Amino acid sequence: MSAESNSTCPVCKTAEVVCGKWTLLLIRDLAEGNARFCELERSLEGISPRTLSLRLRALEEEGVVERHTYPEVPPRVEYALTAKGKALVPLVEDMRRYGMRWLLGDAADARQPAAV
Amino acid sequence: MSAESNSTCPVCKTAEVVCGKWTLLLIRDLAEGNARFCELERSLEGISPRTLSLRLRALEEEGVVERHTYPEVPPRVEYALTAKGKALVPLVEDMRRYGMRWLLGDAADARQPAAV
DNA sequence: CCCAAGGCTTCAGTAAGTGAAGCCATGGCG
DNA sequence: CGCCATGGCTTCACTTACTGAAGCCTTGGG
Repeated sequence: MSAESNSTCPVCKTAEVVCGKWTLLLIRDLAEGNARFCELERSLEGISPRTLSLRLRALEEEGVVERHTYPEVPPRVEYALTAKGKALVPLVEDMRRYGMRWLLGDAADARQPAAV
Repeated sequence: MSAESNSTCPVCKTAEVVCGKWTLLLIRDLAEGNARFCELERSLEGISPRTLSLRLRALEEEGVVERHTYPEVPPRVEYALTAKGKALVPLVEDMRRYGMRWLLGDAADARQPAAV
C-alpha cells in the first residue's frame, strides 16, 4: 500500500478514509443513531465482529468516530460520529439517492436496452 | 460474501457497486476524460494492471462503464462512463469536497483539540 | 455454581489487491 | 530478415482485508 495514490488529491484522501467494504455503511448506521457494538453488528448484517472492531478502531484513529465507555455491568460502549464523521453523511445520502435510482430501474437503461 | 448485507437497501446497493478500493478513483478519472487503459494506469498511480482490468470488467458487467475497441495497431481500447456511471460523479464531487476540507485542516479539530 | 449480557479477541481460511514479469500482434528500423 | 516498441492485457507468488465460528472477561442473578 505504501503511498495510497496521490496523497495531495482530495478524492484520494477521502477514498483512503472510506476505503473499507463496510465503512460507509457503518457511517450511515451511526448517523441513524445506532451507537452500540451489538446494534451495529445487527444492523450491518454479515459483518464479522473482528472487522467491525477493526473499522471502528481505524475510524477512531482518524478522528471520524468517538468512543464512549460506560463502566456498567455488563460494560456499555457507545460510538458516535465526530464533526469529521458527520461531514461524510452527504456522501451516504448521495449513495442512497444513487442506489434508489438503481433499484427502481431508472438507471437500468444504461445496460442492454433489453428489446424495448 | 454471499448476500452483501441487505440488497433492498439503496446505500448497500451503491456500496456493492463502488466497493473496490480503486472504483471511485477510476470513476473520477473516467469523468475527467481519461479513457485508455494506460492513461488510467498512469493516473491511478499504484494500481496493478490486474486490478485495473478486473475493476473495469466488473464495472462493465454492472453497466457503469462502456468499452470500445478500435482495431488499430497496436490495438486501442477506450473506456467511458455510461449514464449509470455518470450518475456516480456527484459522489466523487462530495469526496473531493470532503477531502479538501480534510487536507485544509478544517475538519481536523475533530481530533484531539491539542491543548488549544 | 453457572449462565447470560456486551464487547470484544483469536484462529484458520477465503477474497481482493500487489509487483514483477510475460504474452500477443505488427509496423517500422537497421 | 531480426527484433524492438506499443498497448492491453494475463500469469504468478505474495500480502492484506474480511469471514465465521469459537472463546474470553466480568459480575449480578437464579
